[in-house]
Amino acid sequence: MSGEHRHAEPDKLTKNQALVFHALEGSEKPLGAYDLLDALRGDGLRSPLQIYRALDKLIGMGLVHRLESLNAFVLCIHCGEEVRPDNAAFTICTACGRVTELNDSSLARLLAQLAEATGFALEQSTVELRGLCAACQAA
Amino acid sequence: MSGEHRHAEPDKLTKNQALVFHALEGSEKPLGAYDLLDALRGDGLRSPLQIYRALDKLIGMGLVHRLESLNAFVLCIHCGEEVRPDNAAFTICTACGRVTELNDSSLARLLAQLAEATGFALEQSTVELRGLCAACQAA
DNA sequence: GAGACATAGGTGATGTTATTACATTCGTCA
DNA sequence: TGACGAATGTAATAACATCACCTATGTCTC
Repeated sequence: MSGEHRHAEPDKLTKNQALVFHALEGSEKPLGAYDLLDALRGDGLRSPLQIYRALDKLIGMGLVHRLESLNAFVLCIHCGEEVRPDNAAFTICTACGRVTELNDSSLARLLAQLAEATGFALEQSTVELRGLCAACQAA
Repeated sequence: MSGEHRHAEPDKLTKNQALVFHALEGSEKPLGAYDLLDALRGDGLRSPLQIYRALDKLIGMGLVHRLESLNAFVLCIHCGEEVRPDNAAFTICTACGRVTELNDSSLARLLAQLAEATGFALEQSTVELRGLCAACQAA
């Protein structure tokens, strides 16, 4: 798989990118593109495309992850760091909706190995685990 | 994570389920719900809901998998077997669109372990690997 | 067979997510 | 200043998915 994301600080974001970034930052749960749009109408954003463009850039910088199974987006937990790993996996609680990012190097290795075994050139992986978080099992 | 899918033979499918099943069977690549609808209009299917309902059942039986990152569907490679594993992972070639199902028990174990380590009760996992298949790397 | 129940199907409308096309503005650098 | 690439603004539309409501079919029991 490819390397890590380097040196794309939250500083030098454009206006729209910063708006989307901070909206995600303020949310416990993943947000959909249209959730973000609704949240940012007061800041002058009017069209889905504005959101999607900002998200694309943020994802490209490794600051945001897309959750394929939710069609939603979360901040990378490493977004304040210089170098961000690109091997994220996620747990998604089907009860409370909270998402946790895991970065496990043995998982990354195993996926790389599985791909290699079939001659597949791995570029990107999506790992999303559904179930109940500890808190929701207790409840 | 949960067990396997048992004894849901392609025999006892309803008419719509069988139509969708055979349409997927005849396709090299994953098909979207609306692809299926277009393919099956000649057989009397007219609405997306008919497709989605059939897909839901087929997925429930373990005969079909949904690819979250493509919003598309493929047959399970074990669909002719008595017992189907529920630990599928997929490679998705970004060049030719072909999808390959992998069933690796060490991956399943590792995911279970990762989940357990954080107290997460794993119910279902989505693993989708993007890159180039062997054929497309050669080309 | 009649009644009750569960599962499946048919249809139209609607909701949600994502992209296309095209024009404009901004930032940087020669 | 002028040129270029990146970012933005806007409307329209495409692609994916579900809701609400009603009808049909199969099965089990009496």
